[in-house]
Amino acid sequence: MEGREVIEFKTWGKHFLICFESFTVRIHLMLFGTYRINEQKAGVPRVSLTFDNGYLNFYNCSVKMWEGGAGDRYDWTADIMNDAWDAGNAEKKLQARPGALLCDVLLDQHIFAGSGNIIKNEVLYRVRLHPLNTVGRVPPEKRAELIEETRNYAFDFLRWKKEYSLKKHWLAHTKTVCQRCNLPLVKAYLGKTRRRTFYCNNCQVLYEEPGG
DNA sequence: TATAATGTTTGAAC
DNA sequence: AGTTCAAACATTAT
Repeated sequence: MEGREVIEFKTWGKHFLICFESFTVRIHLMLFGTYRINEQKAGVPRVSLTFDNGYLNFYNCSVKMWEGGAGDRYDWTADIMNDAWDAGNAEKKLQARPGALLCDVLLDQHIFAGSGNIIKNEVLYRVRLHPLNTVGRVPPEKRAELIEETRNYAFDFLRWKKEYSLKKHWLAHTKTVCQRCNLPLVKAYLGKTRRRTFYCNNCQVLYEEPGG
């Protein structure tokens, strides 16, 4: 990277892409990564970029590099915050996995690139869907609502994050009581991912198995 | 102060 | 061969 010029910054889901003329650097902040612009921070940066008008450092992150650009390596229609986002594509991917749990598909970066555990919990609460629903059991119009709300919430998330007020707006994540019905929220480690899941057994619909 | 968690990859074990 | 699982990375709020 030394002496080379950055052509462009891009993002795909949680990936931050630094594009050079003949190669690409991918930063992923994982759980604990951070970046600083024109600021010092304790510790050695994994990647440090210096420009004519400032500098940019990345800490405690995953770094990958490859020859060539970023374009053909990513499904841009899967990025929930990208202009190229395609809800119809997401629906097709969901239809291909009727047995998958909602709490798993909302973390699947191939379907909802950029969605994470907080988004999963908040979106399911907002649209009143139980995390243990299988995709196939959820009515199509409700599935469309889920897909739409995942993108919507991502923009709310970003806005609140910038305002340092994200946590204040959590309705389910880390909460113990349902603000809609006042009953206790359930905290469980669900799905293939066994990630922390907060939900209301009363307000979030669990569709019955066909015939069951 | 100990614990758990906004995430993902890797490789061993089954 | 396909899956499942623990380990690894490392910071910070609670």
